[in-house]
This record gives sequence, C-alpha cells and structure tokens, in this order.
Amino acid sequence: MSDYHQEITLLKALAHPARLAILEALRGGEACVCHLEALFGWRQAYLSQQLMVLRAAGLAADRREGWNVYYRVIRPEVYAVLDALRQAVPAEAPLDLPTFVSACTCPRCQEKSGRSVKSFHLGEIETTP
Amino acid sequence: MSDYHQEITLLKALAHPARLAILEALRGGEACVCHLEALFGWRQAYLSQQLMVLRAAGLAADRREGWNVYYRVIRPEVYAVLDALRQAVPAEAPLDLPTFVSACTCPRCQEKSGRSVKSFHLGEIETTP
DNA sequence: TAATCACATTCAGAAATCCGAATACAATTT
DNA sequence: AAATTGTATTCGGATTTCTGAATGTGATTA
Repeated sequence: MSDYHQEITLLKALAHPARLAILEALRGGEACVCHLEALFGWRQAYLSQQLMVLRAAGLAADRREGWNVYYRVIRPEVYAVLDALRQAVPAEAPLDLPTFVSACTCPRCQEKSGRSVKSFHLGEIETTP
Repeated sequence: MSDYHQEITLLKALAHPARLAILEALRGGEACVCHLEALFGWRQAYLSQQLMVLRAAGLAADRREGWNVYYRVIRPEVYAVLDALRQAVPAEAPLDLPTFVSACTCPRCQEKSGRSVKSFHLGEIETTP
C-alpha cells in the first residue's frame, strides 16, 4: 500500500467539474438536493450520482429532514486544496446558490415564504420578441 | 468553456500515483530521466509516458544536455496543492532521490565520480538462501 | 394503505485512461 | 556512417470512468 492511495482517491473525487461545482456550492454550509438541482439544472439522478461519489470518498455526508436530504462537506481541508488549485490556474467566475433558489419546497424555504405554494417555476424568462 | 476546465486538467494530471511521486521527487529541483529511473525502478517507457502527461498538462518542462534529458516543474504552485492535499489525508512516508542514485552516467554524476564507470548495477541484492 | 414526493441505486453502453510491447528518434561515440 | 546510449512516441487491448435510462426506496400525505 501507501502508493499515495489516499491522495489519489481524493484527487479522483475532485477531478470532475460537477463535483467541483458541488463542493464550491457547499462552501457556505449544507444544502438540500433540491437546491443543488435548482442551482445547476442537472438531472436529479445525475446529481445524486455525483453526490454519491463525494460520499464514497468521505468528503460529504447527508442528513435527512422529512422529504429532503441535506448535504454537507465533512472534510473542510479540501477547500484548502481547491484554493491552492485556483492559484495554480487562470481565474474564473463564481456562482451563488441563494440567487438561484427562488422556487423550492424544502422546509427551510417554506419557513420564509407562505406555505403550500406548490409548483411554479424559476425566473419566468421571456424569450426575446 | 469555464466548466472548471483548467482545474480538471490539472487535477487529472495529478490524480495518478506515478505522477505524484515524480512531482515529489522534483521538489528539490530538476532531475534527469535516468535519476528518476533509478529512484523508482520503473520501465523507461512508462516513466517517459508519465513525464509526457506532466508536460502536456503544462506542469513540467524538459531540457536536453547531451544524451540526457532533465525535467523540472514549471508551475511551482502545484506544490501548494500537494501540501494542502497532505493536510486532507492521513500521513505517509517520503522518499529521497540522492540516496537512490548510485549508478548513473549523466554529466552531473560524472563530475563527482571518476569518469567512464560504465555498467554496474544498483544495490547488489542477494536472494534469500 | 395507497399515492406522492424527494432522492438513491442499478445497469449498460460509450468514452476515456492505463500500461506493456514495439518502435522511433536525437545526440554521441567509434 | 554505423553502432550505441538515453529518451520519446505509437499502438492496441485491458480496465476504469462516465452518464443516460430505468427502477428502487423511505418519508409523507390523503
């Protein structure tokens, strides 16, 4: 053993754009799957698969709360890796979770808005006339 | 673009035990291929392949000097990534290049030892009787 | 308890990676 | 120029990773 096994496992978990994006989104703390779905606009199954990889790598953990599942990063040291990574490549623009979460039915969202506001969609984007 | 493309490229280049080992060996500065061969005991072609990947990722560069080729890391920021990586996993033991290089004919080695000392092998390991 | 919602897992084909064998190449020596 | 030495590249098959489709599961509501 000891062929950098631990490091490689971690690096492989990181070496995927979807997973990097998820980790960045979780910098601010935990988020429920529905939020991540809203943020990224990915298929739910796809998102879940990537979350599964992060869990398997020991990077993230989940927590049930009623219908929803919340994910959080349980090895904060990875952010030092990501930060160092940024220093090693040309810069890019960030994302912001809350601004994307306008329609979501998870408990945390229902506290703030009136309850049972079911099924309306994000943004209401008008196609250019 | 901008799907963490740069980061992923770098991470994929790092996510391989042989490449990690090479980068660690090059912390101290440049080394010729023959040294790395002696250090790791890998097939030459295999070593060259991994060096090619590091070059392709823009991490390393080579320099010819007569018969031999010297490699060096040209993006020192990766070491910050590697260091951060260490913090994120259980620790392991390091390696030391010079102690492994006892037989090598590259210019730098010939300066120190008497010249034209050709073809003898490392270590002289006796198989247990 | 049946239906529903949020999310997880399995499966399989496609794509990418890994690595040994063979070969190519450039500088040097004869 | 031919042989030799140190290193690079190409090729192909085995293995792994990726991702869409389909399906499974647990919590909740009716």
